[in-house]
Amino acid sequence: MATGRTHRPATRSRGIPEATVARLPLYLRALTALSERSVPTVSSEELASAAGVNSAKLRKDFSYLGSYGTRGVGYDVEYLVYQISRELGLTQDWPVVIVGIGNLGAALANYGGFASRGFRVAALIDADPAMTGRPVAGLPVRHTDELESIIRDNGVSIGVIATPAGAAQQVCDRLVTAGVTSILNFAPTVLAVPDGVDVRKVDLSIELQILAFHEQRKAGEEPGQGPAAVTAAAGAPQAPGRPAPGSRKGPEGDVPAVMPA
Amino acid sequence: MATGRTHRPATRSRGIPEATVARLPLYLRALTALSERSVPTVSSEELASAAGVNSAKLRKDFSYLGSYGTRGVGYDVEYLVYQISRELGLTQDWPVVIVGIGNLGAALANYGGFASRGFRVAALIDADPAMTGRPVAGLPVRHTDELESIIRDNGVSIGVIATPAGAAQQVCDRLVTAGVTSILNFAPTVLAVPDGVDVRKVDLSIELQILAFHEQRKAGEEPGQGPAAVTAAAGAPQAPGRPAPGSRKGPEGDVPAVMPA
DNA sequence: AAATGTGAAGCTATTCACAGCT
DNA sequence: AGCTGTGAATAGCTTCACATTT
Repeated sequence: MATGRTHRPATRSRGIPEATVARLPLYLRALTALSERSVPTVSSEELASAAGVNSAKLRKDFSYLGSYGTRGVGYDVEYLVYQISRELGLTQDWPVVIVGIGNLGAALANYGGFASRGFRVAALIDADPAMTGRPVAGLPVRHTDELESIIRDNGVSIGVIATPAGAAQQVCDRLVTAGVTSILNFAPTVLAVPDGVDVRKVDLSIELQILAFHEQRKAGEEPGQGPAAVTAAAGAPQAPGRPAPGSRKGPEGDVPAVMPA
Repeated sequence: MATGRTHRPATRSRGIPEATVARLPLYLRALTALSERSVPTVSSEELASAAGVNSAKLRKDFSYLGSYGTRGVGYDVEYLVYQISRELGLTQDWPVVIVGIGNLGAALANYGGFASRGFRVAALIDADPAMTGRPVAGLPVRHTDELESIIRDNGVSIGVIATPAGAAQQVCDRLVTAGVTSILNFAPTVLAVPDGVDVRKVDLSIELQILAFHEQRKAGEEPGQGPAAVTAAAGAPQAPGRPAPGSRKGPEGDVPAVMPA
């Protein structure tokens, strides 16, 4: 999750299930840590535990890549690092632009994990002329006017959108027109893109809401921490033209009998 | 997705599938926009399109909540906003702490979408004494020493971790011990938590790697933008004790015959 | 006429459990 | 003896298509 895909249905690309692809980076991170500690081989059990999945899933995942393990022994760490990197396309250099250099954009630009694995921040772009030229994370911010030329000159195919929601679709359109075919969207909007363009979104608010849902369930069972104050924002609106209560099939306490204050 | 769940298998909570829960915030956002434009009712087709899903899925999702629509008409916008908000637990007030006030933590603290929907930033916490007391997003940063008392005094059950990877597990342990049962993790680490604690993670690096995977596929088909330069970081390591090539079952070009420069 | 709600079908993903290799 | 790789079984999710309701 935080994750969620938008375009491109969960279909297999060359036989590797989407769910597996989404876990490969996790395995890669765990393997890289092992590699740094000079661990030569690892079993599916150990690696799975380091990646936070179960070992059957891991073995199944790896089986889509090929038979890269040794029965009775395990997997060669360095070898697997290379195979997964190659499969993910990380042996190539991916120039990336970040559009929208506010708090979040700046945080992303400064994020170290960017540079490490094949990704390179080619440019930071912002619409505010006051930002233009200001250095952020060692790069001068460039104005939106230059967006198209930056994309073309650097052969950028991945764009990161960290603008306010209102600007996101417009920025997206320009990125796509200029040749970007993969977009990572941090703005809380659904982006419309043509076929062949991938969008993934990262949305803080959605993640929190999902946590709140589960948190609410727990509150009923355990006598632990509840929410601090139950200050409902507004009472239930009366749906117009609705017949007598009882026709609604909601699983429990539909509309509170008394509006919360 | 950017998003991924960690603990808690994809099991249903009170009959609502996890996949549906993950989409409710999306519907809610679209509905809120309609509400602000004073649109009274909406069809599954219209709402689905605004939320970026198909209408059959939306109707199925809503069917788990109950029968909240009117055949021949559609859904009452205000009524649905209320029902989904209630289902997600957003009619309650959820105090949240953010731990790790670096670039990202500050960006999160400043993010408006936080306050809007039932979430309230109760405190910003950082381990650096130099940060203590400094105002960020209108709140004074507090020192990690106070973590436990802040959690308890405010009845916080949701924690956001935006620390460096190395500190994340330790912060997580302290949060959980103090009573936090839901964690949103921005650090690139797999967190170990006891049963009953939910973790969701947001990981820029993973999202980019998933995009790179699909991008790599496209490069083969269309003659569009390829990656700028193919500078492989390292050649394929030689797995020790491996027999002659041909035994490996990797689907294609296993190990490059010549190491890339 | 229009649009919901939902069984049934189809598809994807996970888990089991064990044959097969080292 | 140990551990991988994988068919088979199970669970979960999406899509279809249409009866049902307004």
